[in-house]
Amino acid sequence: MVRPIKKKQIPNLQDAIKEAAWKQITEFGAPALSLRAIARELKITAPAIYNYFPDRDALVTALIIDAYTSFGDWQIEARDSASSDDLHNKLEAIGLAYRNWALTYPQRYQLIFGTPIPGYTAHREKVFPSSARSISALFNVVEEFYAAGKLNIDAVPAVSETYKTHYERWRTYFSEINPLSVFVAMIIWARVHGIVSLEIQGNLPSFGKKGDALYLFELNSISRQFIKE
Amino acid sequence: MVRPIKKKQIPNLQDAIKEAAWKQITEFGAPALSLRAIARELKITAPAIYNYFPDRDALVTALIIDAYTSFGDWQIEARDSASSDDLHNKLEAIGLAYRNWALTYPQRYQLIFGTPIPGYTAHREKVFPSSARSISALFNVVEEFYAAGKLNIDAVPAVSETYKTHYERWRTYFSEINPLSVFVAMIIWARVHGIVSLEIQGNLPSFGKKGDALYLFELNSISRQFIKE
DNA sequence: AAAAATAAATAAACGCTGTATATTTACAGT
DNA sequence: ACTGTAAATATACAGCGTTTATTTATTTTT
Repeated sequence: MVRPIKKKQIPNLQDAIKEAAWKQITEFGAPALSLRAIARELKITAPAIYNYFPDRDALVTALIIDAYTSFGDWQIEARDSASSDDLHNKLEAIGLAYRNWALTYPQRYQLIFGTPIPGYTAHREKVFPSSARSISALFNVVEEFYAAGKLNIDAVPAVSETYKTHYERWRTYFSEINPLSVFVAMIIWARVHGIVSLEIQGNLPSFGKKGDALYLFELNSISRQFIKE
Repeated sequence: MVRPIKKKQIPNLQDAIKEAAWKQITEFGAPALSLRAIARELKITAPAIYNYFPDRDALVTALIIDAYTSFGDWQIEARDSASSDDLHNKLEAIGLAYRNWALTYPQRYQLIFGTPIPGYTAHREKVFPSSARSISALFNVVEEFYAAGKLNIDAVPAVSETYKTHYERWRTYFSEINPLSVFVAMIIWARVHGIVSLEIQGNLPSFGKKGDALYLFELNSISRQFIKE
């Protein structure tokens, strides 16, 4: 057999490859990802994959983009589910969604925020849009607080030059956003990320989805420190 | 040639293997670590390594323990360098040491807090002592604040049961420590870790060792929130 | 409808990896 | 000097990502 007839082929092989990849990652962890194993599962040969992805890194990049998109969906859904005039509620919803997504899809989380694939080197330019979109929900809400004059920026320092060039890239993906809002949003992001990444990696005890005292405390701390009244 | 005579052998081959491994990790990144490449560098054959490490994971575990030890050295040195009655100074020194170590040895940092080695599965029991030691400096200082009645624990919630069993393991490595101190220390740790891990992974702009506005702001936030007067 | 072009798959092979097994030999203890 | 042990090599295996050449199903052109 050299090439199966169309009826026996898998339609949308590109998607099938990604699905098989996710299945492997979920089951055996990201580092176990193997093109040959994917091929075995789909009953094709390994080089056939190269018709759809130029190399393994391209496949991983596609997976990372999918993960960011999934993450962004949760973030944006959290932002939009809360009524638009209750900013506090929105901020908390986004915070909770961050951890819930990470606990629901720990492998996707690791794929994004860890570096669990053997020789993979990130293709930042390709990933950037989905990445920027996923953080946009948080940035938007912080900016809304700022616009409403409710953002406490008394102690927030001026933005340095290197920093400015970095966030300029982001600005094209969000509506207009104030440098001070960026600073606060990044602090929030870092705090939330700090707990969740320690928790996912097993350095913190897992409280489960409901027993999240430490996390809730931090969300509360964020509100008290950065939101007026 | 089957076995070189002793004069031509490398003394302390075990250490030489680890050194070569670190050299590779520093140069090409952790995922590129290869037993065969180490063997080539040391001009021995790959199976010879198995006389010193039962498998590759054992070598990685040894490297992780070394990394934790190095990290712990910096932490403890920071704790002890500040005069013992200036607790604020001690806390800040530990915080700065955390980031400085990470920026000095990004590969070691990734080895500990990322999961960058292909199929490596952590040997937690073996790593635990060096890991616990490295965090002990922070825990100690927080506990000192508590003992001096200067720890602000008003808003800190009661410790849950799952949490208690976890920190009981740590207690054997520190002197007596209060549950509330543990909670605060973990918050501090998570905050510091959040920024540094984003920074190391390139998700935050690198400010360099001096331009660390965001980090200094967080250290300041920690002091204001948790330290009285 | 036949022929040519294209695209998608296989087959085979290369060099790399970690690791197991058997073999050799330098060295230590008696 | 002999023997036993420990540390190295030699060889081999299976798996990996990837490259090249080949085959063939499908599409396009004549």
